[in-house]
Amino acid sequence: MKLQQLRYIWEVAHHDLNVSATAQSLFTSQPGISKQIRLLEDELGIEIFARSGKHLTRITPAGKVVIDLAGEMLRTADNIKRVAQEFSNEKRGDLVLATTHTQARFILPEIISQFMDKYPDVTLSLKQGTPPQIAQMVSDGEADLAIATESIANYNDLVTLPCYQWNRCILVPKDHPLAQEKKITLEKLAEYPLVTYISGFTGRAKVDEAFAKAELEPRIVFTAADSDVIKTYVRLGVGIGIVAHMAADELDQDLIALDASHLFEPSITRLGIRRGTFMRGYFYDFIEKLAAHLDRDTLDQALAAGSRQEIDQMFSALELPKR
Amino acid sequence: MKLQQLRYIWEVAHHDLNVSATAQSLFTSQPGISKQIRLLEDELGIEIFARSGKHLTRITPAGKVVIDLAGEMLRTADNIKRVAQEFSNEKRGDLVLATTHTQARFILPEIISQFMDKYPDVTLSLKQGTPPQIAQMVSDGEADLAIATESIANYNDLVTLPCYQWNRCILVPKDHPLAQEKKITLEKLAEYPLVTYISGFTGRAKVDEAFAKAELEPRIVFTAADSDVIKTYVRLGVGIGIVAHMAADELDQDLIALDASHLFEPSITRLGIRRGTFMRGYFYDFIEKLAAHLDRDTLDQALAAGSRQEIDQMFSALELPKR
DNA sequence: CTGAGTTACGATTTGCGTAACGATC
DNA sequence: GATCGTTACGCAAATCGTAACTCAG
Repeated sequence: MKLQQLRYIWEVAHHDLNVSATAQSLFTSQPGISKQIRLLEDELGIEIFARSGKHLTRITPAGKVVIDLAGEMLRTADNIKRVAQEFSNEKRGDLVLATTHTQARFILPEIISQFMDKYPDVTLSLKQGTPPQIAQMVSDGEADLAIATESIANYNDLVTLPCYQWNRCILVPKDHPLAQEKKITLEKLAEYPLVTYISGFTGRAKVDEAFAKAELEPRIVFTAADSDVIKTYVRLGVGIGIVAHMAADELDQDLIALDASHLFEPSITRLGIRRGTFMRGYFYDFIEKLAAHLDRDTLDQALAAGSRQEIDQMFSALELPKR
Repeated sequence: MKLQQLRYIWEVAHHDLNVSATAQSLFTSQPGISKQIRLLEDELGIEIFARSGKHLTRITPAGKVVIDLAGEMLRTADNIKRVAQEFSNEKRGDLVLATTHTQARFILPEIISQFMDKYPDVTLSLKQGTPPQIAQMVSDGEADLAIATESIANYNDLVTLPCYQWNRCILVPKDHPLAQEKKITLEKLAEYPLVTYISGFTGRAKVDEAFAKAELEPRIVFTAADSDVIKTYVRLGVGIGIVAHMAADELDQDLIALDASHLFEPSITRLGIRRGTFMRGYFYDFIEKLAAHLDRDTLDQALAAGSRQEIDQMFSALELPKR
């Protein structure tokens, strides 16, 4: 059993059982992978992949378990590399963030810029995706930290920690009748065509909840994953926008932002870390910049905790910062 | 990074940093190991072992962490092999027990004999040691199951489960005055020279406790790890024996066994399993023969549990079988 | 016929063992 | 001076890439 064979089966399993595509992504030859998989299967005495003729069609039950364990080993191997790098040069390394557009665009720039000043030798990369994709990336070890607002809490190999809370504002063109309103209500909003996030993104669920609770049926005429796109369509006059508050702090001279935090429940942005990840020193530093209450001790405690309950309890008394 | 390199550093660390001895135990050449370790250190960019001239003197802090992670990977590799074997032939494989003399001699024979009848193709091996050694073996993955009475509960990577309770009896020569006593008391016992287990073995602690509680100071003139040795010295007239009840059920025509369960707290024999061990089907079978209440579901539940409290709670209401 | 995996084969690299060397206790 | 690790060297095996082959849709 070679580490590389384990890498091959894991990668093939994560490339739709397509060996050629896997070979490309690993910059190696397809027959090499094919052969090593065969050798591993022979050594273990089981089939990991079921084949119909010459195509890999599915993963066998035994293969499923073996691939999961192989993934565990590969992530531990990554941890070894990180430990080594931490001891050889604590200022040099990589940090891979997985996050959504809203965080990447409105929250992270400031934090990342500070971080890069302090750690010029850390290669920082940003992977963007939907919240479930983000959670998957961190769970698979393809990213180190997940930062997102929704539905990254359902992976039980991730520890998720609350970072900050935020609410929404309403974006209207300057000359829109709502721009004169003293206090917006949900009823008022429901009268106009709306533009907001697609579901599963940036706290969209809380928006739907609020309307449902008030027994209103808003006309959502356009949705996007991305605050910038939403703004564009608001400018076009397609409808009025409901966006995260932090998305409106830029100079939008032709748009007016009206606070809407009295209309919706606040959303909480969370940080996700895979259990058992070796934490580089600068990981702690980055996280503390993101959310000051997540200092090193608190993080270590949370990462050591067994259950979600324990973690939730740690932060139950805490008033999260508002963004 | 190769799996074999990780095996080498782990083994060297567990052979007192003696590379030659490690090479012997792995049936390979000493320069081979030496070179691979160097290659790994070069690749990782750290020293794993500190050297004074050409001797390995100690493990560096980075090395400590790396070796621990390497151990994790090696055990996961073992799990993969076990999974494969389970799927390819559920009746064939290995089972390594780590236990003490008392269990091996008086409890396990019956169980093992039944087990071997049912699983003739499982290679069973028995490793004997002191309770801490036993715990270490299972913790290191050198044995699958630990069976012992004392102090295997302090390793937090082991799950320990109560199997059965037992108490002691007094062994005296046929013609000894105590042989006529209706009911033995601690005071009576304290009048005679005693022969029993060395501390740390087979519930010796409970014996000491009972005397201490009664404020008696027994004269323990001889101790052994092993009931058979104790019996021999009782026969010699060195003193009277206090042994586990199950050690006295054989035909000892020249000795008389007097029940002593009213004098001492019962001891509990426990099973220890490393967390994250892949359990072969026959593991469950063996364990159920050892302690009927530890069926597959109960075991899975206990192995999944996070804390010792949870496990203790699972068995708090249970009346353990007596041996 | 195209897209995919397997087989065949040769070049390079890697791993291992023996033997000689160097250092430590 | 005995023990132990490192260096040097050569053989054997494994790995990888190219090219030719073959099977499924």
